[in-house]
Amino acid sequence: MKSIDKPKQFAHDLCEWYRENKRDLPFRKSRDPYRIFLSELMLQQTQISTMLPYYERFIGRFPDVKSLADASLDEVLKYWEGLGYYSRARYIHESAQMIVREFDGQFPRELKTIESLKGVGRYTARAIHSIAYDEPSVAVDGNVMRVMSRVLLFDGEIKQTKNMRHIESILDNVIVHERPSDFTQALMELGALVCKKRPDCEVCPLKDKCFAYKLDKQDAYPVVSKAKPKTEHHYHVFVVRHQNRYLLRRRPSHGLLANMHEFPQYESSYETALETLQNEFSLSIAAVHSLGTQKHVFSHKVWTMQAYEVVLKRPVDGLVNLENYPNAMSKAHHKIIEKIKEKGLPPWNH
DNA sequence: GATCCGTGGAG
DNA sequence: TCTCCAAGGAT
Repeated sequence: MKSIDKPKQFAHDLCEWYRENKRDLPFRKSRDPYRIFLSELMLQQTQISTMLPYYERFIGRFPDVKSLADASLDEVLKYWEGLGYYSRARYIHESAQMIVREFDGQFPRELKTIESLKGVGRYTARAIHSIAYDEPSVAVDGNVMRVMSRVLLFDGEIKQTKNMRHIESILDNVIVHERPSDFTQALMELGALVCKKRPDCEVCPLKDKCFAYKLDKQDAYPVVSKAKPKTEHHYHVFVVRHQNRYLLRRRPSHGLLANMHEFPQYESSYETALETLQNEFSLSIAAVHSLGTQKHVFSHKVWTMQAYEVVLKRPVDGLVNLENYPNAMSKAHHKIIEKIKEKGLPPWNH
């Protein structure tokens, strides 16, 4: 592994490139720590292009800590619907309430206090600390690890905590030569725009300092461990309806898709599943029709869902309209709704 | 430290 | 179609 010869030069070249090439992004318009916080939570394991429309809508409805703290979790989740990793929505909601309750609505300024917020780990705390307050805290994410593993020919697996700490400690002596807010964003912006999986080395401001470029070994870096195979799950999903109203339930508050709403589904055999459904909701079933099969892939598992329309003889409590449904549902079950529309079930039976 | 936790896009 | 990945954190 190599080292950075001239830290001051390195920081300067990097940040000059950033100032000239940075994208005009909505969360770069202000230094409001709340907005930086929200953008960082939304950007965890998420690309900017995916997150942008969510950010704009979210800020429109929850422009400050107080408005977010006062909202219901279900409404916050609705604004997060489709973005994934839904525990993040719960965390920002909890954090907003914590800030109102414990810090008089004032976003914390000390690094340790920022990291005590829900959903905020070492990276996010340091990103907020440097970007919003211009404090020299190095924030190491996947971009930074990709860039630095190439620059330094670093052979460690970039997702390992000890390796991220190592890169962080190296950059501690570099960030002090620049405006920390620029430095943190510059490293990530370079990773996003130039030092990508397939890097555009010819336009890189660090190419004369990058050992991977000098030795033409960009493709060997970063070192990443192979992903483990996804587990497969088979569900029977029941689209229970009476006329144009449907039966939905809320998922548990922990685990996969926590607090999201869904059609009842069971991993057991069809017969057992239907019986469980009937008992759980005290249903009087008039007819059952197949709606076909739908697949959905998560980061770590695959669902195969066999969907059925279950027509009730008489309504039960809690049936809802699917149009303008106010609670959040997963992408998997939005695919079920699409099947309902395709089949022309009410209220789409024209 | 290993595992769990979503989704959409690139190649 | 399939694999990999994209500004990680909690448990």
